[in-house]
Amino acid sequence: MKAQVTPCSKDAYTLLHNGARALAQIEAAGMRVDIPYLDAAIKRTERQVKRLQARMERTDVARTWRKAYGPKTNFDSTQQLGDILFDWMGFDGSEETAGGSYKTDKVALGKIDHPFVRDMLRVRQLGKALNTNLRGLKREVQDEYLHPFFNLHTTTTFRSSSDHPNFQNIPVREEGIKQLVRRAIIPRPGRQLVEVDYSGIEVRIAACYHQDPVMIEYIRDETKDMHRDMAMECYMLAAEEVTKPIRYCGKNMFVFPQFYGDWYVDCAKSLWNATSEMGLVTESGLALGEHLKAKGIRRRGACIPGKDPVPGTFEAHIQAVEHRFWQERFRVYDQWKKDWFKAYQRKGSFRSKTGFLYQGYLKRNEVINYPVQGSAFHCLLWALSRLVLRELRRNKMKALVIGQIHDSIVSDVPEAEVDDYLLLTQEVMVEKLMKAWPWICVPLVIEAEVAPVTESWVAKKEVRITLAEHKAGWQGLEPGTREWSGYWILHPDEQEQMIAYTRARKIG
DNA sequence: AAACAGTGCGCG
DNA sequence: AAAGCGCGCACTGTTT
Repeated sequence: MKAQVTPCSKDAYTLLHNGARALAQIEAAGMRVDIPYLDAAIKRTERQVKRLQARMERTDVARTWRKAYGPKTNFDSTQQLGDILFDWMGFDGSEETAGGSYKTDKVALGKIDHPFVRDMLRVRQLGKALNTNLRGLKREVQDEYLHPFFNLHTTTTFRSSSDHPNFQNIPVREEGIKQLVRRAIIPRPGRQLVEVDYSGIEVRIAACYHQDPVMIEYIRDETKDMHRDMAMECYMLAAEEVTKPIRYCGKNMFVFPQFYGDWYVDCAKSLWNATSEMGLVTESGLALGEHLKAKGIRRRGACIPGKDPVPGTFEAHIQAVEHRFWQERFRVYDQWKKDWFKAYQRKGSFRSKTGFLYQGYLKRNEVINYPVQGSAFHCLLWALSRLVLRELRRNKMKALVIGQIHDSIVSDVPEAEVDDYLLLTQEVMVEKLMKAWPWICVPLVIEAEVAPVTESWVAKKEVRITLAEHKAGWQGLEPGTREWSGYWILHPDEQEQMIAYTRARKIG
């Protein structure tokens, strides 16, 4: 059964009411689409897919497939694919889906070394971009503008959702696919696309619930790095040996899964898998597999639920890392999870910091995660509403908010307004929100990206919203002259100049 | 023809 | 004792 969530306080009601008003304005504004580019991209991708499919056709897998299925042959059928690969051709297919079929997802196919399978994965990736993203844009665009819906009434956690098309799952992680799709989203003439996001908002909001002092210190002290620290532990590395991809794995294959309620068996699998799949190499150039061998770990371990891991395996190591993570490092967080779930079991409901009542039959992990996910989004919703309904209008600005992605705000801003707009986001998303909601007991931080004038969403580059003294010191100006706050904007070229300046001063 | 479950995959 | 949270969308294959 699904959880029932109701705004049960006046504040919660007002938040949703104003949120709906703001999102309606955002939907009405819409975002501009580069139609000529979109048409060309669709044609180009169609050709690419066809070429790959023709190449797949010339392999033994395709021939076997056609022999087995005749005219019913369909390369998009996962059922047929599993049958051909694992029953007909004898590839090793140990993994099963929930429904008891062969698993044929990216991870399962990644273990099969065959040209047909490699091409199929590429066709899937391109096909997703083509059929879902590019054709989705094409289908929904009206007179050069796209108006995705943003809903507040569809989710169990009281986050938002987006559809027709979904603006919240446009590719960004794979560079090529990101370029292909995001290139189609452009600003109005003479304007710039701006995206401002909360950094680590769920971690920060979770801290407001559990108040673990170790976590709060990680958040407050900017020189500390939790994801790097956990990557060090998982892969038994010194801090200097942690590369960006290794840190990425620590973050996305251990820390976040652990926060969401995952356990060491699955963490061990993905962390171990990543060493070869991603070709992880330490900062001094040693393959991670070799490094672990030198540390005495040669095997992954069986990773079978219910079976204790064999000592000396990677699985046993990650089990120990998990134990330290919750029993030593984040003891208070661990205790909060237990207490919070117990209280839910007693009452059958719980109330979020933002005034929403969650009730119904919930699993432990849902009880832990819902309030955090919901309240984190509500921070964005509050700031978004304030910005759209009040601040932009009050300051007679022409900047338009055009979308929202859970923890980020996307806008289409006239060139002349960009700096003021960015200062305003700092003011609203950080200063005003923290004043409005005193339960936020850790600092909030935002990060901003700006694309050059009239250039598309792919061209966005990070800008820094920095304390005025920093820039004033660099430019030899008096700080505190700006209208909004003690902040100033550093664009990419200025960042380089400032770094050069600081370096020159240090040498001098 | 429409509805539904299952699978896979894009995002936070 | 259980064992990753939340979405939307495309597609296959079955049921209504």
